[in-house]
Amino acid sequence: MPYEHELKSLSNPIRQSVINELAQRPMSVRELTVKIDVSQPVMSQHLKVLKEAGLIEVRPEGTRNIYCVNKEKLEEIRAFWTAHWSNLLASLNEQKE
Amino acid sequence: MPYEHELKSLSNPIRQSVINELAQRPMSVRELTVKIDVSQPVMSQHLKVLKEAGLIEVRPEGTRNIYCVNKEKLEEIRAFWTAHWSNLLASLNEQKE
DNA sequence: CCTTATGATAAGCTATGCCTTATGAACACG
DNA sequence: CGTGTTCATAAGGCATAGCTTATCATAAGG
Repeated sequence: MPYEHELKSLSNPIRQSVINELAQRPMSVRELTVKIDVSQPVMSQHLKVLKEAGLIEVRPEGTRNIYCVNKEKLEEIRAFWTAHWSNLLASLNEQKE
Repeated sequence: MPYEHELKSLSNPIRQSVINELAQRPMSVRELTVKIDVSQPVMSQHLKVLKEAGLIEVRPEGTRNIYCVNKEKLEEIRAFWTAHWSNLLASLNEQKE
Protein backbone atom coordinates (compact mmCIF):
# COMPACT_ATOMS: atom_id res chain seq x y z
CA MET A 1 0.00 0.00 0.00
CA PRO A 2 1.61 3.24 -1.16
CA TYR A 3 1.53 6.41 0.92
CA GLU A 4 1.11 4.48 4.15
CA HIS A 5 3.58 6.69 5.94
CA GLU A 6 1.84 9.82 4.73
CA LEU A 7 -1.61 8.58 5.66
CA LYS A 8 -0.42 7.74 9.13
CA SER A 9 1.08 11.20 9.53
CA LEU A 10 -2.27 12.68 8.66
CA SER A 11 -4.20 10.54 11.13
CA ASN A 12 -3.41 12.89 14.02
CA PRO A 13 -5.69 15.88 14.76
CA ILE A 14 -2.88 18.29 15.54
CA ARG A 15 -1.03 17.42 12.37
CA GLN A 16 -4.22 17.78 10.38
CA SER A 17 -4.62 21.25 11.83
CA VAL A 18 -1.06 22.09 10.91
CA ILE A 19 -1.67 21.11 7.31
CA ASN A 20 -4.86 23.16 7.27
CA GLU A 21 -3.09 26.22 8.65
CA LEU A 22 -0.13 25.91 6.34
CA ALA A 23 -2.48 25.52 3.40
CA GLN A 24 -3.58 29.10 4.13
CA ARG A 25 -0.07 30.49 4.26
CA PRO A 26 3.49 29.62 5.39
CA MET A 27 4.04 30.12 9.10
CA SER A 28 6.72 30.01 11.80
CA VAL A 29 6.68 27.43 14.58
CA ARG A 30 5.71 30.16 17.04
CA GLU A 31 2.70 31.18 14.96
CA LEU A 32 1.53 27.59 14.69
CA THR A 33 1.79 27.00 18.44
CA VAL A 34 -0.45 30.02 18.99
CA LYS A 35 -3.03 29.19 16.28
CA ILE A 36 -3.22 25.58 17.35
CA ASP A 37 -2.99 25.49 21.13
CA VAL A 38 0.04 23.33 21.92
CA SER A 39 3.44 23.70 23.54
CA GLN A 40 6.46 24.54 21.42
CA PRO A 41 8.21 21.14 21.78
CA VAL A 42 5.02 19.30 20.86
CA MET A 43 4.68 21.44 17.77
CA SER A 44 8.30 20.81 16.78
CA GLN A 45 7.76 17.08 17.20
CA HIS A 46 4.67 17.04 15.02
CA LEU A 47 6.38 19.18 12.42
CA LYS A 48 9.21 16.68 12.36
CA VAL A 49 6.78 13.85 11.62
CA LEU A 50 5.14 15.80 8.80
CA LYS A 51 8.51 16.79 7.41
CA GLU A 52 9.81 13.23 7.41
CA ALA A 53 6.66 12.18 5.58
CA GLY A 54 7.54 14.82 2.99
CA LEU A 55 4.31 16.73 3.53
CA ILE A 56 5.92 20.01 4.60
CA GLU A 57 9.17 21.90 4.13
CA VAL A 58 11.21 24.38 6.17
CA ARG A 59 13.04 27.55 5.35
CA PRO A 60 15.06 29.38 8.04
CA GLU A 61 14.47 33.12 8.32
CA GLY A 62 16.57 34.73 11.02
CA THR A 63 15.84 32.98 14.29
CA ARG A 64 12.59 31.64 12.92
CA ASN A 65 11.81 28.54 10.90
CA ILE A 66 9.11 29.10 8.33
CA TYR A 67 7.16 25.99 7.41
CA CYS A 68 5.08 25.48 4.30
CA VAL A 69 3.28 22.57 2.71
CA ASN A 70 4.81 20.54 -0.10
CA LYS A 71 2.23 21.21 -2.75
CA GLU A 72 3.43 18.57 -5.20
CA LYS A 73 3.33 15.91 -2.51
CA LEU A 74 -0.20 16.78 -1.46
CA GLU A 75 -1.33 16.66 -5.05
CA GLU A 76 0.31 13.26 -5.48
CA ILE A 77 -1.51 11.96 -2.44
CA ARG A 78 -4.81 13.36 -3.57
CA ALA A 79 -4.37 11.74 -6.97
CA PHE A 80 -3.53 8.38 -5.47
CA TRP A 81 -6.43 8.41 -3.04
CA THR A 82 -8.87 9.49 -5.67
CA ALA A 83 -7.85 6.59 -7.87
CA HIS A 84 -7.74 4.13 -5.00
CA TRP A 85 -11.21 4.99 -3.73
CA SER A 86 -12.63 4.98 -7.22
CA ASN A 87 -11.41 1.42 -7.65
CA LEU A 88 -12.72 0.47 -4.24
CA LEU A 89 -16.19 1.80 -4.86
CA ALA A 90 -16.21 0.43 -8.39
CA SER A 91 -15.55 -3.08 -7.06
CA LEU A 92 -18.29 -2.57 -4.55
CA ASN A 93 -20.79 -1.63 -7.20
CA GLU A 94 -19.93 -4.69 -9.23
CA GLN A 95 -20.78 -6.87 -6.25
CA LYS A 96 -24.43 -5.87 -6.35
CA GLU A 97 -25.03 -6.54 -10.01
CA MET B 1 -12.51 17.46 11.99
CA PRO B 2 -15.22 15.01 10.92
CA TYR B 3 -14.48 11.33 10.24
CA GLU B 4 -11.46 11.34 12.51
CA HIS B 5 -12.38 7.98 13.97
CA GLU B 6 -12.83 6.47 10.53
CA LEU B 7 -9.60 7.92 9.21
CA LYS B 8 -7.69 6.53 12.16
CA SER B 9 -9.24 3.10 11.58
CA LEU B 10 -7.99 3.20 8.03
CA SER B 11 -4.46 4.23 8.99
CA ASN B 12 -3.49 0.62 9.74
CA PRO B 13 -2.09 -1.61 6.96
CA ILE B 14 -3.98 -4.73 8.02
CA ARG B 15 -7.26 -2.88 8.23
CA GLN B 16 -6.62 -1.32 4.83
CA SER B 17 -6.11 -4.80 3.42
CA VAL B 18 -9.34 -5.95 5.03
CA ILE B 19 -11.26 -3.15 3.36
CA ASN B 20 -9.62 -3.96 0.04
CA GLU B 21 -10.52 -7.65 0.33
CA LEU B 22 -14.07 -7.00 1.43
CA ALA B 23 -14.52 -4.56 -1.44
CA GLN B 24 -14.05 -7.56 -3.75
CA ARG B 25 -16.63 -9.70 -1.98
CA PRO B 26 -17.99 -10.51 1.51
CA MET B 27 -15.83 -12.94 3.44
CA SER B 28 -15.65 -14.95 6.65
CA VAL B 29 -13.07 -14.26 9.35
CA ARG B 30 -11.29 -17.46 8.40
CA GLU B 31 -10.99 -16.43 4.77
CA LEU B 32 -9.61 -13.06 5.75
CA THR B 33 -6.97 -14.54 8.05
CA VAL B 34 -5.77 -16.69 5.15
CA LYS B 35 -5.79 -13.95 2.49
CA ILE B 36 -4.09 -11.49 4.78
CA ASP B 37 -1.54 -13.38 6.82
CA VAL B 38 -2.50 -12.85 10.46
CA SER B 39 -3.70 -14.90 13.40
CA GLN B 40 -7.42 -15.31 14.06
CA PRO B 41 -7.55 -13.21 17.25
CA VAL B 42 -5.68 -10.38 15.56
CA MET B 43 -8.14 -10.44 12.70
CA SER B 44 -11.11 -10.41 15.07
CA GLN B 45 -9.62 -7.44 16.89
CA HIS B 46 -9.08 -5.46 13.70
CA LEU B 47 -12.56 -6.34 12.50
CA LYS B 48 -13.93 -5.00 15.76
CA VAL B 49 -12.20 -1.67 15.21
CA LEU B 50 -13.54 -1.39 11.66
CA LYS B 51 -17.00 -2.39 12.81
CA GLU B 52 -17.04 0.19 15.60
CA ALA B 53 -16.02 2.81 13.08
CA GLY B 54 -19.02 1.77 11.02
CA LEU B 55 -16.93 0.77 8.04
CA ILE B 56 -17.98 -2.88 7.93
CA GLU B 57 -20.92 -5.07 8.97
CA VAL B 58 -21.40 -8.68 10.06
CA ARG B 59 -23.90 -11.37 9.25
CA PRO B 60 -23.75 -14.79 10.96
CA GLU B 61 -24.01 -17.79 8.66
CA GLY B 62 -23.85 -21.08 10.50
CA THR B 63 -20.66 -21.14 12.54
CA ARG B 64 -19.16 -18.45 10.37
CA ASN B 65 -19.37 -14.69 10.54
CA ILE B 66 -19.51 -13.09 7.13
CA TYR B 67 -18.17 -9.55 6.99
CA CYS B 68 -18.90 -6.98 4.31
CA VAL B 69 -18.14 -3.30 3.82
CA ASN B 70 -20.68 -0.62 4.60
CA LYS B 71 -20.99 0.90 1.16
CA GLU B 72 -22.90 4.01 2.20
CA LYS B 73 -20.32 4.82 4.85
CA LEU B 74 -17.43 4.47 2.43
CA GLU B 75 -19.17 6.73 -0.04
CA GLU B 76 -19.75 9.30 2.70
CA ILE B 77 -16.08 9.26 3.58
CA ARG B 78 -15.01 9.53 -0.01
CA ALA B 79 -17.29 12.50 -0.51
CA PHE B 80 -15.96 14.28 2.56
CA TRP B 81 -12.32 13.71 1.68
CA THR B 82 -12.81 14.80 -1.88
CA ALA B 83 -14.33 18.06 -0.70
CA HIS B 84 -11.76 18.57 2.02
CA TRP B 85 -8.79 18.05 -0.26
CA SER B 86 -10.29 20.22 -2.94
CA ASN B 87 -10.50 23.07 -0.45
CA LEU B 88 -7.00 22.40 0.76
CA LEU B 89 -5.46 22.45 -2.69
CA ALA B 90 -7.57 25.43 -3.71
CA SER B 91 -6.18 27.44 -0.78
CA LEU B 92 -2.72 26.37 -1.81
CA ASN B 93 -3.16 27.59 -5.33
CA GLU B 94 -4.36 30.97 -4.12
CA GLN B 95 -1.11 31.39 -2.18
CA LYS B 96 0.96 31.54 -5.32
CA GLU B 97 -1.06 34.14 -7.17
C1' DC C 1 -24.25 -36.51 22.96
C1' DC C 2 -19.48 -35.89 21.23
C1' DT C 3 -16.51 -33.75 18.13
C1' DT C 4 -14.97 -30.36 15.03
C1' DA C 5 -14.89 -25.78 13.03
C1' DT C 6 -15.33 -21.06 13.71
C1' DG C 7 -14.80 -16.92 15.97
C1' DA C 8 -15.09 -13.59 20.06
C1' DT C 9 -12.78 -12.09 23.98
C1' DA C 10 -9.76 -11.72 28.12
C1' DA C 11 -5.09 -11.34 30.04
C1' DG C 12 -0.53 -10.19 29.58
C1' DC C 13 3.40 -8.25 27.14
C1' DT C 14 5.94 -5.01 24.22
C1' DA C 15 6.30 -1.24 21.21
C1' DT C 16 4.86 3.07 19.93
C1' DG C 17 2.67 7.67 20.26
C1' DC C 18 2.39 11.79 22.44
C1' DC C 19 3.04 14.65 26.26
C1' DT C 20 6.16 17.29 29.80
C1' DT C 21 10.33 19.34 31.43
C1' DA C 22 14.94 20.68 30.63
C1' DT C 23 18.60 22.07 27.84
C1' DG C 24 21.41 23.81 24.15
C1' DA C 25 22.13 25.99 19.60
C1' DA C 26 21.55 29.89 16.43
C1' DC C 27 20.45 34.35 15.33
C1' DA C 28 19.24 39.41 16.24
C1' DC C 29 19.99 43.42 18.70
C1' DG C 30 21.51 46.66 22.24
C1' DC D 1 29.93 40.67 24.15
C1' DG D 2 25.55 39.94 26.80
C1' DT D 3 20.66 39.20 26.38
C1' DG D 4 16.37 37.75 24.51
C1' DT D 5 13.84 35.09 21.10
C1' DT D 6 13.06 31.14 18.49
C1' DC D 7 13.48 26.46 17.85
C1' DA D 8 15.21 21.48 17.97
C1' DT D 9 16.00 17.72 20.65
C1' DA D 10 16.89 14.62 24.55
C1' DA D 11 15.00 12.25 28.57
C1' DG D 12 11.33 10.55 31.06
C1' DG D 13 6.50 9.15 31.88
C1' DC D 14 1.95 7.47 30.67
C1' DA D 15 -1.58 5.83 27.75
C1' DT D 16 -2.72 3.31 23.80
C1' DA D 17 -2.07 -0.04 19.90
C1' DG D 18 -1.33 -4.36 18.54
C1' DC D 19 0.49 -8.87 19.26
C1' DT D 20 0.39 -13.76 21.58
C1' DT D 21 -1.67 -17.34 24.19
C1' DA D 22 -5.55 -19.27 26.35
C1' DT D 23 -10.29 -19.94 26.87
C1' DC D 24 -15.19 -20.10 25.99
C1' DA D 25 -19.44 -20.05 23.15
C1' DT D 26 -21.96 -21.50 19.26
C1' DA D 27 -23.33 -24.19 15.39
C1' DA D 28 -22.87 -28.26 12.28
C1' DG D 29 -22.54 -33.05 11.64
C1' DG D 30 -21.52 -37.81 12.85
